[in-house]
Amino acid sequence: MEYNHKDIESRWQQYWKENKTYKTEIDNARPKYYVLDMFPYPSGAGLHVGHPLGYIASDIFSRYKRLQGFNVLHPMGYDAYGLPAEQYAIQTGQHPEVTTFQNIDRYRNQLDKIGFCYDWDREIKTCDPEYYKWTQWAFIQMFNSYFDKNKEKALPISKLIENFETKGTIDVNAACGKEMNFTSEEWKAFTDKEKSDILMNYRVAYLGNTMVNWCPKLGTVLANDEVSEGVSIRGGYPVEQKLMYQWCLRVSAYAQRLLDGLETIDWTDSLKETQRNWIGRSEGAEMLFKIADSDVELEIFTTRADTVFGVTFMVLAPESAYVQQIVTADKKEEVDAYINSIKHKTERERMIDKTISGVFTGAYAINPLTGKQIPVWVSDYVLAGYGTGAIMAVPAHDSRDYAFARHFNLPIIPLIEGCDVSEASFDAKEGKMINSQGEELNLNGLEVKEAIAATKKYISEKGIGKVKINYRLRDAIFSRQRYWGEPFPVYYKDGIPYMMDESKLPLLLPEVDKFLPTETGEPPLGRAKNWATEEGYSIELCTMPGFAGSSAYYLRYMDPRNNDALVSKEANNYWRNVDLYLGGSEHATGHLIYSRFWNKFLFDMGVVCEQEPFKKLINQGMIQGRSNFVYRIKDTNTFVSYNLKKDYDVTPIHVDVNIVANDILDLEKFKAWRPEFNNAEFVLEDGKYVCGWAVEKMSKSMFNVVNPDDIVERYGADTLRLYEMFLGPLEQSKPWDTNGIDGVNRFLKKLWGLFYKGEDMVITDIEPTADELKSLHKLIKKVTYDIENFSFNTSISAFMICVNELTSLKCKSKAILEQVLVVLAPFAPHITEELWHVLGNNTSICDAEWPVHNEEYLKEANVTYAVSFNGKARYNIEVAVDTPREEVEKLALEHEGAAKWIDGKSIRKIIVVPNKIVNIVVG
RNA sequence: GCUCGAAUGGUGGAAUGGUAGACACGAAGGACUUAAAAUCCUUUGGCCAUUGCGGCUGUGCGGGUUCAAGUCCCGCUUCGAGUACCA
Repeated sequence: MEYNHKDIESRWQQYWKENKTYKTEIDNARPKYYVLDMFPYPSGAGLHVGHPLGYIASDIFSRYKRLQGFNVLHPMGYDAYGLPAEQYAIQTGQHPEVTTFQNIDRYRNQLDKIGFCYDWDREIKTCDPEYYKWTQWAFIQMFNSYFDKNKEKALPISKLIENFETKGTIDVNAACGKEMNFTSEEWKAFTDKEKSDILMNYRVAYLGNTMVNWCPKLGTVLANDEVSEGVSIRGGYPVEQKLMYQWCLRVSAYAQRLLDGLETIDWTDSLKETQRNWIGRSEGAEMLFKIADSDVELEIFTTRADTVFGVTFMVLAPESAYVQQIVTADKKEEVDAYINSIKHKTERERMIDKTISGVFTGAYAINPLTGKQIPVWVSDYVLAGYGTGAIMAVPAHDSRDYAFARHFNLPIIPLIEGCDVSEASFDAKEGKMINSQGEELNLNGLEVKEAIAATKKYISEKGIGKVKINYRLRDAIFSRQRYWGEPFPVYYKDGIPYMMDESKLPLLLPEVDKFLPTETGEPPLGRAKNWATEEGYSIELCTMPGFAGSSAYYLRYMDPRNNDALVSKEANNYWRNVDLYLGGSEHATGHLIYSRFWNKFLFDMGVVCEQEPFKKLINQGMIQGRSNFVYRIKDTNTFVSYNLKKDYDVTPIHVDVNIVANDILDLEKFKAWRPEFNNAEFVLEDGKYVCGWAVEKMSKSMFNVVNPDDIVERYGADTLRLYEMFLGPLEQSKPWDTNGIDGVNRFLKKLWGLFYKGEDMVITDIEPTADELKSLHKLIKKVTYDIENFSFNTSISAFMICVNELTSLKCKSKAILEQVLVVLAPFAPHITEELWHVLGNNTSICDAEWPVHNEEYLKEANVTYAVSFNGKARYNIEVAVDTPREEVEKLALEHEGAAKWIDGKSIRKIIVVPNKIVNIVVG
């Protein structure tokens, strides 16, 4: 019987479905293991061959863990809200839900063909009201919470109100927008609106007037991680800064916990490093500089407190509130003009334009250590959003200050012994201090680190500053002026926002006639008629951003149909958190920060039992496209083969990779491909047309998209799965190249050939031989080790070696082959299931037991030592496995070649590495 | 600029400090076929020798540690990824 993948694969896929082979339930008798893929956004283009890479890896791991006796949770769902569906809806009028569900069906269809072991009964879609009910619910919890800095956790806002009512702001140490001070009497006297505004300053989910990334083309704001180099990641449209009243999440309150948590999880160092950079903890000091002839004090942040003696000017961000407080009358016009010129620039323009600009405010600050007066400037190189929006400039030791000082001819005072600041600043934090003696504080002669500590101590004692830790991590902006997202469960009455009653959730997304903003500039939800609103109330018209639905989805899989809770205590206590999470590294600063924040918040609420959502995380590499080219001779319709093109003046043209095999063009298919090529002529080499190739992004426009469906159709899912893993290390990016897929397909045919000769099944109950056992146990050992280390490419090599060995041993032993099947089952589930049943088993191979290798079978009767002289390998000797060291040494020296290498020289040392090498050091 | 990662045949890639190039693709030659496909066998880093066993060289570059370095250390070069007026 021939290996027929079509028959086998459809039959077993049906069997698994009918028998609910992959259904998972809580089972306290077995240990749990949770394997999760980052769920996909169902795009209109469908899956290409790069998408399943991570899914195949996680599927292999899930099946492996199951064979080892774990109760494996391995679910899948869809991140269904998103901009592309809405953009498409605007263009076509097609409701985003319709296209989203079509795309989901297509994805599901494609996924099903690959034979994944997902428990589809747990499927979730973020746009499903049953799901987003809990996204809205979590938002309400955040609104009703504040972050207590003493306890380092979120607490109910009612505790804070209680404090205000009894003691005012005394004893309040909470994460907030700005520090506040009032008594309990004052609190009680505030109006409802004032109280609401004050509480907003503390809530974990709050309305805030913040500078946002506004994308006019998309008509919405974007989070920092949705913007790159001044343009939107989706669409690439320019983004500008705008002050808007928006819902925000106080992620920054969790900065330290997000940082500390990294120590407890098993992620790659590079990913942890990316998160550390994004959180951007920096230890420094906040210091006060008095303005001469004024009550104003400038508060600045610096990590180089040691350089105060080198401050020659101060700089304010154009947006800083200090500017208007200190600007002198004669300079006001000039300063306002400068600020206006900055305002009209988009962030992108500001980034491209690296010219130095700024203007003097007319005001002078007093250096608290030297008492000297220094000018205060305004410049756009100081950012309003970081620190206090004001800096002390030390041109000798900061390259930006240096450039500014040079441009405006401001003095530069070097502070470190021996440094040369004639050409550039000396930014390194090393060396001995000079020029740093004040009336009370003398830093001269101290190392930089000592000087920083000494200055911090001094300024704290004198009350002119304090030690401060700053984080780069910003609060997340949570409002989007879009249609296709979760509606906020928020209504307004007399300008005060209120949360809807939890019992009324979910607040359903309403129908609208168009998906565009209203004529008055309101978000699309402004078009909704008769929306779930009560008399006299207005409802929030923004929707939540993409990361809202993906922040806690992994929890919902634990208990996806629960109508009373996001996840039951029982389910959460059993499944706890994700043991293995697989996905792309592009989510390092977005989803993976928000999700950790969200989870920590729920932990504070007592909803979940683990601090970190994802214990181990692996980033699978991206699969790039491999494009093929043909070369047209200019102004003709003649195409010249790759190696002959140097003799002609040619234009390279992308050609569909699906009509090219091993870089050889199928001429007939090429002529049929496009009408303009049907009378094409060719200059061939060796009768073939060889195409050129290049690695590019996989995209339709490059004609290099390979659809997994085509591979499954031609070679089968098992071949696809093996080949994707065989391409190279999982975490490495690599181009897809269908050349080479025959190799793994051939391997499956060889495996099949061990079971069938012609029409007959040839396996018997014969006792296995020592060689067969050795081959099997070598395989078990290697594959077990490889799976644990996610080194799937080398385990496939091991399978190939094993099957070749068993073929040449003419192995017919059922005992051997049955175990080979079990070990291969995670990689190639269909063919192994088929052959497993052929051997007479009548339960699924998924419920078999993972074998453990036995070292006894791996022991060699003889062992080969490589004998080398001074590290140069010379010859091999073969000895019995348990030969003592002395005997090995003796045999190595007695070998006929030894005399030649020793020849007069004395032996200085003999090194014997067990089973490997004898190195004889002579001379 | 900063952070992280990488560099090994024609190609993808293997190698707990211990005979570099596993495994696969491609290529060349051969067997079976009228032929093709499929399958099987042999060769395949480079150079030299191939009527001889074989010899030399070789993991981006320059040093070092070691009996022994693709692997460890120091200094570069190139490429990739992330991030950036973050004080």
